[in-house]
Amino acid sequence: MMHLEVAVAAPVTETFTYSFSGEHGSLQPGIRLLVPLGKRQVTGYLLAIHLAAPTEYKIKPVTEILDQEPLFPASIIPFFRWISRYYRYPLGEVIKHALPGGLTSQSGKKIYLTAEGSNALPQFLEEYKGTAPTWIAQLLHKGSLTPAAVRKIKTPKWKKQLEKWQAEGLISIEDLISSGQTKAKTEICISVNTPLSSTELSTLKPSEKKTFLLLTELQQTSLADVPRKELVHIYPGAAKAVINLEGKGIVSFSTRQIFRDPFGEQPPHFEKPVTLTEEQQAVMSHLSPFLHRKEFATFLLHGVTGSGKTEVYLRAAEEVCRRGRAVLILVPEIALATQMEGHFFSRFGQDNVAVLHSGLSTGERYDQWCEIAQGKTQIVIGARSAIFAPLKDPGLIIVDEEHDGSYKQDDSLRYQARDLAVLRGSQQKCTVILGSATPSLTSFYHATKGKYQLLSLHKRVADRPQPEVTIVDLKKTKPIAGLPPLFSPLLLEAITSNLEQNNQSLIFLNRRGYANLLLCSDCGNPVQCRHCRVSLTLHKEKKTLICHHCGHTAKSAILCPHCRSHHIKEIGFGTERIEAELHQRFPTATIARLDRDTAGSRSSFLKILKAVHNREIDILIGTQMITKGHHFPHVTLVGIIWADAGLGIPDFKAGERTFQLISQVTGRAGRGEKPGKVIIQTHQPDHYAITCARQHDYLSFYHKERQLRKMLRFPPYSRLINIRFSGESEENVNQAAQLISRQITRLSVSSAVTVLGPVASPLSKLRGRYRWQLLLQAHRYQDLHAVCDSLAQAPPALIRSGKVKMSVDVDPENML
DNA sequence: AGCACGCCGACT
DNA sequence: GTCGGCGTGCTC
Ligand SMILES: [Zn+2]
Ligand SMILES: [Zn+2]
Repeated sequence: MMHLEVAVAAPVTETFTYSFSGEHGSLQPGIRLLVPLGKRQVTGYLLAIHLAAPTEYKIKPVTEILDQEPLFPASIIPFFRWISRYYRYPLGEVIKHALPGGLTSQSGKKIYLTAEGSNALPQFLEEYKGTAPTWIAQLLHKGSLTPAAVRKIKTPKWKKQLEKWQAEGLISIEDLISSGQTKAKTEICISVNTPLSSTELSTLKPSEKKTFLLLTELQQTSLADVPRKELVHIYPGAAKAVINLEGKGIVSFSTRQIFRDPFGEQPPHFEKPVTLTEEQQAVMSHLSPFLHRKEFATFLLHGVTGSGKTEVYLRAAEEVCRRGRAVLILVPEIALATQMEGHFFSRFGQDNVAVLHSGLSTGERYDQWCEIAQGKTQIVIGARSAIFAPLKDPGLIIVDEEHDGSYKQDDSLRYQARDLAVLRGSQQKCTVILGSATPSLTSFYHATKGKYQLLSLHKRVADRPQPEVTIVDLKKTKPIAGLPPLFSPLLLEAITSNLEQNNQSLIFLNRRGYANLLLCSDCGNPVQCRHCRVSLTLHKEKKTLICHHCGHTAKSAILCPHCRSHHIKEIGFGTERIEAELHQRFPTATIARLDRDTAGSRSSFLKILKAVHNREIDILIGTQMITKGHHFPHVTLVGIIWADAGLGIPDFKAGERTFQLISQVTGRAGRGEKPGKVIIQTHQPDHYAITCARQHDYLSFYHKERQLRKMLRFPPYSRLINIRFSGESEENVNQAAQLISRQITRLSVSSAVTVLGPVASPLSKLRGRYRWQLLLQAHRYQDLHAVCDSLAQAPPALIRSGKVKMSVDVDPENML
């Protein structure tokens, strides 16, 4: 008899112990189990196996073993435990988050209507007139209810009714467990075994002959086995013929995984450069000794855009692979589809690199995951969630663009993947490289304090000069109709001359839509989202008003919700308006826009990028989507419409984000042969985030920002936890926040923890829920955790009852 | 999260 | 009297 430590996918803090008396040779940490939890059956993750020992509580046996092979290695379990504690999230839920989706099995009930039931139920519905729940009609109509539909029946009244019907024999209820198993997506392929002579060919039936010839031709042109689907599509008669041919041993069937490429094209190939630059060599010689040891070390690779960071990653990965250890590369979500993947494919071969991206279907993702878990793939590239990749022994973890905001998950499990990369490195004794042209303040601070080792690449490859940057003060440009113009004369001139020279221009504005503020001219009220306290954004192309926070849409033929007036003023601007105005000013130019509206999917995104690459586009307008990791060799002009847009956000990271964004956009100019030019339009031409970005001067920015943070005691000079409250009643939410605030003030007798707030969140209503927050600040994070621990001990009734939801954001980055 | 238990008001 | 509302607490 064995005792198993199991983390269940439920919001419980502790792990549970279950007994197992079967053959335990097959048990390994990392497999899923089905276990009883109270009255239901839930998925659990096996963490440890012990010999049975007496316990104070009763122990239930495991219901079923769900996996033969572990989904994650035992070596990653301490990582999960740490995350659970630090981010204050139940361990089972942490693991559920880490694993690819579609794996959590659930117990469920399926309901069938019996013959008696189908006679009795119509009468029942009749009696209830329109007041009976819709699922009864559904049951009558389809004869059964799916587990998902059954789960939605919550009212005790109707649950009782179901039991009654079951007793009366009107329905039958079947218990079932949905395995949640996702399977690989495969297709059947056909290949010719041996070429046939013309005499052999003549013995075949006409359909077989035709199929055979077609198959041979297709196989020769594609140099691969031919999918049956494709064959049958061209010649429907082939369906039957291939079966005959297979019977005669002329062709054979095989299954292969469907590899969906959004373009039907291979990613670009990159040759390995023969020599490294001097700087790259220096970096490598510093790095190399660490890559060969099984030891934890973190490096901050500060390299300006175009200085060749990627080559350093590739060489480091080569060295680690040679020693048989695995490599994990994290990249920002939107950069995934492009460069990095191509570089690693070219160097290591496509079959040796697993890419975890959002374009994968559940099945494909699951396949990739299993290959990694079974040690078949030693190189993994992915976005934020790839930090959980089930590599047994990573020797190198790379975080590219480490400052990027997408590494922080902003809901449920609010982890920071870059921080977790460093943690995983320390737990699994490996090298961690954080790379960026504009490192996050915290990372650079750690580098100056010796916690990380700083590696620098200052020179651009091939000594390309930094682009020439001009700042335009929008306050001084001549207003049009009382408002500053969208385009300064300088920017317009630059675009014009760029068009004449047949060069590409990039126009950046980090806001989608046409107009982001709609005001009633008669009563002056803004048109707001029904569910959020924000203005709706007008999207003229889609003819809709969209809430950028909850996705709510409304018809754009609108009336003022207050006075029913038709006179609505379109204030503010986004990329769509920029595009419209540029169309007007440059009617002959080809203009494209790259933002979530035009490039929502991976394929549409790549399509636009490709058009820019092929020089089919003269002017590209975009949000921050254009900034991530794409080379635009023919872009010689970058225009930033409103550089200080982000500075107004009430958030200690506003300056840092603005500097990083402008620096990155600026870096898009002049990456090819021709020199680049950048024009920054702003209302705050003297702000250090803008002036430093203009000078390409990271260090000055760092020192300015560092001093500010020090004064205000913000990270890296303190640790923060943001406690968020939300609920349907503003009154309750406010009250809960006040209550908790007082509780904390009472608790922290020591002055270690400073309480800021509570205040209504800047986004004070979102998705129909009112929001308040409370910021805790301390020097040591242990003090913050101690406060949260004691809060968890005795939560107020408002929170226990679920009227107000309280969630803890450790190391918050977004204060909205 | 679910699910049961238990305690109160408002109906047969 | 009991039916059904919700507040409270537990799940190996
Ligand atoms: Zn009005
Ligand atoms: Zn909204």
